[in-house]
Amino acid sequence: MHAKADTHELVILSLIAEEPIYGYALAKRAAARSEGLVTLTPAALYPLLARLEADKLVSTSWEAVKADPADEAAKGRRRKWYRLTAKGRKRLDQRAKAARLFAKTIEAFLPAEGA
Amino acid sequence: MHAKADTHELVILSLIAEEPIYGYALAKRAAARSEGLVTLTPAALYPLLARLEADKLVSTSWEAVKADPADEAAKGRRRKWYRLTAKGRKRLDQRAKAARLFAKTIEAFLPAEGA
DNA sequence: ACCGGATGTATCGATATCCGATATATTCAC
DNA sequence: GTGAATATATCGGATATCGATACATCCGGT
Repeated sequence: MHAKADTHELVILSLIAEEPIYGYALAKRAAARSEGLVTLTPAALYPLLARLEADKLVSTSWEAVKADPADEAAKGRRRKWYRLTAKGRKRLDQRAKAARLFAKTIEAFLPAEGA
Repeated sequence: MHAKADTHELVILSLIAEEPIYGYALAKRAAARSEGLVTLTPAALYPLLARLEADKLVSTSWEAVKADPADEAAKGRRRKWYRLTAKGRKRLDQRAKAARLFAKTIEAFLPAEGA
């Protein structure tokens, strides 16, 4: 279909656009924002983030949660932070536009509200 | 994802709900109604229709386009007509509700219109 | 009479997406 | 100290969808 929803990519790019964020927090925020409707499981989330990074739509950096932040080789829990690139911004604008058009298109097929 | 778009099923059920229709006409109407955005290729359309029929969401009957309508074994071009069943009606109502919720959910992630 | 385009249904193989399950390790709360 | 939450990540499988193809018929123009 032309009118693809591509929800996950849109949601992820949107949240990263608001502020830098790491994967786990992103999944939680997506669920909260959508009242549980958007569920980003690890299997959906991490491959998608990897693809976004490979496509240079986001840039990343590691942060140590507890250990010496200067020592990237340190043990301890780490977070991978994601930021939107200029290219990612363009993609987000595209996806947002497509999503709005998609919603409008679907409406054309739905019976009148409450009918 | 929970919030699946399931566009094709929604579109197909909606059009069949309006009036009985056959596959080819359905694809054309979907394209026209959506200004070309919803493209039901044969590979997407016929397997989906077969599934809807197997699930008893639609009922079907063959019609001869030109030859003796009483002779189903006749040669000549044939059309397979689809009608919505009561079960299909319920599914459509579900899908319509889900689609509206989906659109609303997506909006929660989009930046303000025109921003 | 012929030919090309539209009508009409259908399948096959390839690809992309997504989820359930699983894996590993750390940190926090009780 | 023990279980829940935090945090990243992969594997295998199921499903959806498309591009291409196939086959046959009907219609319009020349």
